Amino acid sequence: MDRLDREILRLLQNDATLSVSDIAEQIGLSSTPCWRRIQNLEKLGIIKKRVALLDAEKLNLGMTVFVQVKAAQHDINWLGRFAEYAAGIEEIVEFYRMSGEYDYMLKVVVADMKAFDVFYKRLVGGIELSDVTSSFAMEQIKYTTALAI
Amino acid sequence: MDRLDREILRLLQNDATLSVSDIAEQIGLSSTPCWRRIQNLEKLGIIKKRVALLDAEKLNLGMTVFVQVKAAQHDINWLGRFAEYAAGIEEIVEFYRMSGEYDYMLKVVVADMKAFDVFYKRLVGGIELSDVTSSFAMEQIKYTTALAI
DNA sequence: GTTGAAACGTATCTACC
DNA sequence: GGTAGATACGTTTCAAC
Repeated sequence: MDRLDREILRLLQNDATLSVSDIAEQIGLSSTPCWRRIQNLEKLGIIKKRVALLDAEKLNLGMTVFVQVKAAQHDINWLGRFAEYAAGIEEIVEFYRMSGEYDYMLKVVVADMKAFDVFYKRLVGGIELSDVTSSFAMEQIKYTTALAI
Repeated sequence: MDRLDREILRLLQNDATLSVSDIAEQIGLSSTPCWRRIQNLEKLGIIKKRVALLDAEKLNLGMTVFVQVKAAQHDINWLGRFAEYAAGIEEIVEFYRMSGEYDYMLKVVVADMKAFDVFYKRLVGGIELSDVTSSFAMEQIKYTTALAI
């Protein structure tokens, strides 16, 4: 993981459609060694996947909600069931175990308040939670998948 | 935006390396119309971009923090300056204006607590904030960029 | 207007230095 | 890390339905 690898990652996490020769040119290398570096970064799992990012607004998924929950039981089995349950719910796009007052933070993307209500009922109906609080995003000011490397 | 378009989006937001003919085959279409649909989805901005997703852990960026802040002033200029300021800080990967007690929610990705402290000082030093509270993620249980279409 | 097929140019990947 | 070449792919054009 030298400087050139980092430059490759920086380019690819902003635009995965760049051709190997484009990248090679930008970092000052010929195609093949550049291609080999990219292959290696993929083999190491540093590049996890390449995905298309969609416009949530245009797909009528303009509502983002942060849902904080407290565990009903503080045992590992409960977490396992919750994790498995959440993995299957497409509206939950991010899910973290947290320190502090609330045990879990979910980021949920839905169409509108009505859709959120459907999701909410499904969430609380599917697993026992002791406390749930929802914070609604009114505006997305920044969203990036690019890490500071 | 019919069923086939949605299927294309569903495939591409999970794997943007799929070739047009792969996608065409999976949705039961020939290459050319499939290619045209993809072009159109890009032209409409529904497909915003294609990016590489990196492994944060492997890049030593294992710490995710949700930072909630209250505005120092509730005027549009202050928000504009804050938005511009945050856009330039790579550690801030998501940024929302919120309803509720706190006005803004930031998602911050850093290496460790020391790096977070550096970020924190930069944040509070760069712009006037009236209240800041940080919640630390101990474990990422789910993360996806794929929307529920 | 929508599809399939064929042709061209370019990117990817292998073999070798 | 670099060079040359085979292969596969995306892209465009054209003809058929």
